[in-house]
Amino acid sequence: MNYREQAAQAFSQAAVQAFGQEVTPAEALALMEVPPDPAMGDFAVPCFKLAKVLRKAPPAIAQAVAAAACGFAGSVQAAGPYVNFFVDGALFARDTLQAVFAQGKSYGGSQEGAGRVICLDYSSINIAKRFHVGHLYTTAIGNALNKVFLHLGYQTVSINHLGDWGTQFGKLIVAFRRWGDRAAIEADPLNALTAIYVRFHDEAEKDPALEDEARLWFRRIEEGDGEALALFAWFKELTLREANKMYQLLGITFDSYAGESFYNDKMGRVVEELRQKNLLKVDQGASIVDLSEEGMPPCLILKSDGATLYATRDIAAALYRADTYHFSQALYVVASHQELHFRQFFKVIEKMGYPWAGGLHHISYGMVSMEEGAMSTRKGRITYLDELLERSIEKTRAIIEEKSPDLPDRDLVARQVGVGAVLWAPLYNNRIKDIVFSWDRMLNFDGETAPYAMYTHARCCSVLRKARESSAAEDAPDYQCLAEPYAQSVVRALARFPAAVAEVAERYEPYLLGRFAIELCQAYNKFYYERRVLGEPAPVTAARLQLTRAARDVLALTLHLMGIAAPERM
RNA sequence: GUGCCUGUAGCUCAGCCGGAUAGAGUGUUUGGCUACGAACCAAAAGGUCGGGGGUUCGAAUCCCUCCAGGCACGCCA
Repeated sequence: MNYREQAAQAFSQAAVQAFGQEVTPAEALALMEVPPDPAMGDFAVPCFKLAKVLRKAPPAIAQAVAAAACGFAGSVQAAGPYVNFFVDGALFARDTLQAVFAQGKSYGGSQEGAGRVICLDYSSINIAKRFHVGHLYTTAIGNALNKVFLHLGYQTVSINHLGDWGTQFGKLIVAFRRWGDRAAIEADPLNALTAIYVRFHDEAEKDPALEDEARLWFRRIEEGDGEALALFAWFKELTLREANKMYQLLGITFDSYAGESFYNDKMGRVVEELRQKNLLKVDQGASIVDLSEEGMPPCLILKSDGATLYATRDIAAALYRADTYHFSQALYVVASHQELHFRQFFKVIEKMGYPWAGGLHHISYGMVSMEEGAMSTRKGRITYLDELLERSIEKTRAIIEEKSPDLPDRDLVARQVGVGAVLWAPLYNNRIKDIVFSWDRMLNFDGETAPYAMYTHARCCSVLRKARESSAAEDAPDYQCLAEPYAQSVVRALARFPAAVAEVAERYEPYLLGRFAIELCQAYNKFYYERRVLGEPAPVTAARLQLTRAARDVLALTLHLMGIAAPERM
């Protein structure tokens, strides 16, 4: 039984004793909250709602319950209409540290996901397009969720659903055949391809025949024409080569790169099944699934010329993933502007009668824009991820030169900190907020940032290193010295970690990890300034070393779940 | 026009399944490195929680309405 449950139990018993009336432990637990200030207690039960049941004023109830409470490992006090529970600090510290050490890398984990599979569709880059900051959001969020679900015992399938199908590839082939320079493209693939693609659009405005030519070349890809396929495969290879540089730097891998083209031969089944289930209806020449009863516009399945559409492909992909992976949940980490599309095709799958439709979730995040307006390749209003990472790493390197000139592995650490700083942005705020990109905010390394969290981790490592050098031991700790407020706030943070991880999974909100990391760091840094670890009487040093080690371990684990490295020095 | 989302300190945001004085960071002003890492810590200043109604013992939080911004709304993905 944890302290919270113990408090509820004590409350329940005291209420029965004082009023002879039943307040079950479950009811007490439901009322229980954490006071705004730790000085008020670790847990509290406000007695307002009990006033009607017990027919007494809330402060009187609180008074009577506090007086009768027993069996709680700490003290119980009434404060106005609240019953406040103060956990015994030494016991709390001991239990929390023991749990952290005993569970190690699986602290805060569980087996709730045992035997269950979650598919995560994220990053999902487009062929022949350069990776920009918008992709950073889907990539970082998806990666963090993936790690959290693994931590909770799920089997996960991370899928990079490549945007590798559509008429734009016909355009690209036309552009390449007219203006392409193979050597220039090999040298700088994505910029060169983007340049000729943009040129295609400019020229097509003057010469609409180019569009027809593009459609023709796209049909050739579909028909398996040798030249068309070879070019298409080359574009794809170049894109993946560039993307992999990025993924390698970010430390991200995928289980599958099955993208849009993978489902080319799996579309017929969707149409056939929809027809068979009587869901398909012809409207204005196109085939649709009517969703007016659900208050949504219709979902378009076939164009009037019989070609499939975006939704058709996503339905095919969902059916394939259900058959192949037998997922309990499938998550799509995609920006919020596609919300309607997801609601529509999820609903279609539900109407098809698949029970797993309830496990489909759109994990939407806010639109990323520039200060001057929406991102636009053609207007040059865009920030590319490689450039962002490069500048972040450069800045880190400069700081290292200044502050830690003797640091070994400077290049590696500069990369870890620089990349961590960039990954932080999508993992520190609520997903749904729109984002206006700012270099200053992105490259801020002070305050609530990844470098701050990494710095705190390195500081803990440093203390532990010095302890080893001076042979300070962690044995025979005096946990009583961790009962003071500075140590207790670190302990409280450590104890909260499992709940934080669980909430990330429940709400699909990785930013809670970032918030947790900062909470722990702030608590530890204050502790560090107010209390000495080394050079104290052995039992005191032992206890504070344990606290330091636990903070270091949980911080490293938190950063790991966020996909951020935790160097020992920086 | 319809639907969804957002609006909290100068700026960026927590808090939103109702509870104790609305919190951080950043920026500004100021203090702290001859003891374990100053990418740190501390102090000050900064708020009609977009406006207005309602529900409640109690509302930033729930409901209604208005305003502002973002996004989406049939043959692109």
